[in-house]
Amino acid sequence: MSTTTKASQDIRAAGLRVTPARLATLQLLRAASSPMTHADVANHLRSIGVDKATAFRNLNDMTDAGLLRRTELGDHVYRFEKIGPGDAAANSHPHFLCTVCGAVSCLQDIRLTAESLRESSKIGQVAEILLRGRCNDCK
Amino acid sequence: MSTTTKASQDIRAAGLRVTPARLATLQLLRAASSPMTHADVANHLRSIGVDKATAFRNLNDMTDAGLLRRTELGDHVYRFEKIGPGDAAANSHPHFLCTVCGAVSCLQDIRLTAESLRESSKIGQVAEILLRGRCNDCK
DNA sequence: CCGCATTTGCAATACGTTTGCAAATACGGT
DNA sequence: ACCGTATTTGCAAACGTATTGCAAATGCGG
Repeated sequence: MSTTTKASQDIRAAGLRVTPARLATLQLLRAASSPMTHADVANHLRSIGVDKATAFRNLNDMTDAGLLRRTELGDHVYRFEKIGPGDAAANSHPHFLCTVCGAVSCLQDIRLTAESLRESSKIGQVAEILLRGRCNDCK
Repeated sequence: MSTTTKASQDIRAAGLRVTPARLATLQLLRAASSPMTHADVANHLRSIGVDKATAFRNLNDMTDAGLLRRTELGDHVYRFEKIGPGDAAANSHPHFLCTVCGAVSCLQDIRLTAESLRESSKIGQVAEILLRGRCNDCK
């Protein structure tokens, strides 16, 4: 089955109508290796005549529908990423944001030390971990 | 020495003029137990006739001068906190943001497992750690 | 107390995000 | 294949946070 057909089915299964803008959005993000900002997405979709408001609505709608995840990496812009086959809709993975160039990396295996986990559980239940710093390309 | 005198001296030593707005800002943040948003600060200072633009400028200026630290916790609002006596100006500590109520906690002892550190160093040098989740008051 | 550079208030602006509304469109039913 | 209707779109305007221009006010070294 083509990725387009798969995307169509997934959109429909999520309870949303299949429109060119949604199809393009989902395929774009499924092809991306790291989260994309709304500006990134809107920019790509402008070539097929999609308005930025529509891009925003679709990103948010598809997030609500469980097709995407919206991440906030502390630079005052929302980013969106596909929810991978293995991911539960609710479970995020850690991200690394380079505060110099803005590059975003998805991490899989980041964990806190047992002691830190205990310490942080006094505060609450950790759902998300974000690391910021300087990436290896910005030395 | 009073905290007011201390604050005055610190502001002057940082190369900034001592104004009522700056004095109030620094004392407010030094009395706070967790980072405050610009809106929080501006709100407190409005009672003494300080404009929000002035509040912003002072927060940023005092951050540049090394008196405060500006943190971004991923909710699209800047927060400011005092730089404690023990803190190096550059070194931040981890924060926990409750995504339900917005409460912010400062953490001291959070560390990554050795393996995670190794993994993240492939990406870059981690300068800041941010945890998000649900705090114990929002069960 | 003077003079001047810094700081302030106010209004206007920038930017990311959201919303109102009428026109366009997807799609289940026929 | 077509209709009817609820959903979705485009456009513009509104929103909230953060920033800036500029003239008036003020801190502070002399």
